Amino acid sequence: MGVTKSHIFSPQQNELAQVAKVMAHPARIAILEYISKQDSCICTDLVDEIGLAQPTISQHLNEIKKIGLLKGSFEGKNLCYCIDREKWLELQQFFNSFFSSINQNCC
Amino acid sequence: MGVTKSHIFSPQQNELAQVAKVMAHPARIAILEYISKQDSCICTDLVDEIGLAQPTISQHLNEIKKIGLLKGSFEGKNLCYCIDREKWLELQQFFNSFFSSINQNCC
DNA sequence: AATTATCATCGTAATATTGCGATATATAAA
DNA sequence: TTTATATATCGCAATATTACGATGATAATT
Repeated sequence: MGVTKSHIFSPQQNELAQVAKVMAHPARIAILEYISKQDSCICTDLVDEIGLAQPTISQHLNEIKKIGLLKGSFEGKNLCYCIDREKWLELQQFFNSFFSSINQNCC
Repeated sequence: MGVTKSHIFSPQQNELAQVAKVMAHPARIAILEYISKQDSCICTDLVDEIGLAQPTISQHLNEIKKIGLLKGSFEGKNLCYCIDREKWLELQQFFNSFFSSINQNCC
């Protein structure tokens, strides 16, 4: 026990949950907000901006990267992380259509 | 360590993360979808529908309740859980305005 | 009052997440 | 090639989440 039973849910349900999980931490919300307001971004800015240790920021960035929300170069010095706008808009629609599917007749 | 440092983030960032956390499990997505498509709902339906044990469903419902997404009677037999449409629409807007705040000039 | 049905809570085991120090890696500069 | 800077990864400790059996509580039924 203790492990999510993903196999009993639909791919759509699992995917929405996975995206929500990435957004389920204020640091990652803050990171996304900060990057989306910049033309580009390097990790050191984030460490100063957010106030968490560099390895922690790096891990959070990796979680965001996993769902395809970041693009750019990821090696060496002065990395450039950017929001993948296509994916961003896709997720916006994903959430919106989920919230739009409510029954008007609910008590 | 191991605990989220909520105090270094804004109330808005924490609230969005908290709501996302509720959506960060496929069972809760499935529960929300199911309830929102019904006129009303009792927990036993959900146990059959979702395929998790009754205490587990009860716990998930409680997480959803915490952020105010459910209304109805919560005691005794044949409970009636319903989506709080006002809160639902509020959250839809919350997510939408988050996703709308991206910089068009990002690389 | 006893029974049944429905949902909540408790306790616990398994697993996941969060955070960071230490260290590794990679690039640029000297 | 050494040094400095920036980011990634490892390893670990603390905490949170997930799931469920056992049990408790509530309300309708018999």
